[in-house]
Amino acid sequence: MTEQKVISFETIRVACKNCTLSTLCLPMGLTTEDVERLDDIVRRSKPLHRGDYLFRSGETFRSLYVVKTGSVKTYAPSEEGGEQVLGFHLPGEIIGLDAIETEVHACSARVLETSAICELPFSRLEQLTATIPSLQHQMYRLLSKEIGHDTEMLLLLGKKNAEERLAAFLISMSRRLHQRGLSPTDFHLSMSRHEIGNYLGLAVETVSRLFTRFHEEGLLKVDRKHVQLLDPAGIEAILGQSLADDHRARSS
Amino acid sequence: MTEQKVISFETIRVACKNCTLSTLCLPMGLTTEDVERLDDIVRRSKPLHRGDYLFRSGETFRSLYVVKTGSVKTYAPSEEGGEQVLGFHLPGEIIGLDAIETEVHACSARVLETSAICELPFSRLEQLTATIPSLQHQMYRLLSKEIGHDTEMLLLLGKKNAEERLAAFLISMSRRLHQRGLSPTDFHLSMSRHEIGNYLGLAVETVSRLFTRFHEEGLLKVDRKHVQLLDPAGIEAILGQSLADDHRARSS
DNA sequence: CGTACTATTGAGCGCTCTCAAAACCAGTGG
DNA sequence: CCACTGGTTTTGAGAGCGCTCAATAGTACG
Repeated sequence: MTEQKVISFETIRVACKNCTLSTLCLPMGLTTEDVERLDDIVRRSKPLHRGDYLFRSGETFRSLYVVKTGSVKTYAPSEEGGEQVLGFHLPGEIIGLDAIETEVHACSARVLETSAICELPFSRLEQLTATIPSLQHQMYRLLSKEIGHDTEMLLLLGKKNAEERLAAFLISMSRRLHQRGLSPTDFHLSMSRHEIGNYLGLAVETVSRLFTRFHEEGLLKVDRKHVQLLDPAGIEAILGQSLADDHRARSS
Repeated sequence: MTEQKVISFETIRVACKNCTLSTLCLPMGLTTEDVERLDDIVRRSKPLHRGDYLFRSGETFRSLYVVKTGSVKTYAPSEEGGEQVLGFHLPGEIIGLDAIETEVHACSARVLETSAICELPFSRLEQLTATIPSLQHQMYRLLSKEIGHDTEMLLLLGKKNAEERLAAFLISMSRRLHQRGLSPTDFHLSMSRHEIGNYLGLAVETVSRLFTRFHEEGLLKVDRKHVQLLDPAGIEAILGQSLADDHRARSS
């Protein structure tokens, strides 16, 4: 409170040696001291590999997780091995927010490819946010953002047809990868067709057929898990058909 | 911080003259002083009537709203008058959490019947949570709970058929009303069939047909908007069906 | 090179939507 | 009292999207 030495965006990037913390502290005025305190509670583990769990359904909630590199899927397992994929999480995105309330993980999280993950013990994070108002604000924003994202998915599953769903999925991946400095038109899907279908509420076969159709229509090139968007505008146009433009969540 | 005079549940109920604040302070240890401070920022307006707006899509976000009595629907309007109903909000439930991040309301909220609503200016609430750790924790829980609820809806829209969706809707209404001390088996639906269908991703006709079928099967009695659940267990059983023998998409 | 897995492609069917019309309700005015 | 209006709800018949079942093709890895 005494020396409110606000540091710049670039300083933060440097202070947060990896991209982990940028999720939390990007748009704020944090003192260097604050950033250090935040950095202190972050646990960095060695890289995880495909199939490794961050946590499983039923386990006690202790930490939030931030994807540094790689990708993670969260899913709600049901008896008999059936499951509902809830989300795919890319670098910079945070996992576990839904378990704060009950203090028990309702879903499981496993990495889709070799990934670096940071762990944020929640109780310590909570202590920290109580003493750093701008960090508290950022936590509220993160939680709120998750709600906004879920809302979009509700709209997608409730109102859109198969074609629109896959288009939305591709555009979402494109934007999120672009945000992290990766190519928005040329990327690798770390999840299987099966998982995509499960996520979008579609059968595997439908997903496959749609990829083929998009390919035939010249919207994209697809080879196994490698995707190139040839006509991003055309894909976005598919979204606009049912619901015209949505001028929403536009966070740096 | 000096005198941490923890007050009891009952004291809170009294201190919060209405049910508004119970949402925020129920499960915590707040001092009487804290509760007063929280109470001070709550704005109580005169009752609103069917069709009145709490806020509209596009407006600047300033406050959260808590339903005291009555009911509210939130929806994402699209051009052409089409809309996607995002939720129905009953007494004790909080509205507006999705707008914290962008500071702009992406959805609109209007009351379904004569309702008493409390307004919580968010900036003042935020100041308060910064000085009351247990209140901060409760805010995190509320936000997290909303995410958990959305997750359930994703599962519903992604994997369940029409029958299961309406069953889930009825059970949800029943539970939430019961939580507030109302009858879990005999209640009034303040929303139209059209709004229910919109919410569940179904056509009006499908909703109507399902009500008729449930009625014929002796699961409930329905007269216009008045519903009596005759066999709540039977309705819940409908939910479990898909999970038990789920022949559909499985990813691994 | 064989096994297991994932992805693609095809054919038929079922759930739910769409279109259409009738029934019902509340309010209004002749 | 009754017709008229506008709204919601119910009921019916047909069509289409996406699922299911089934078979083939492609890929990873021993």
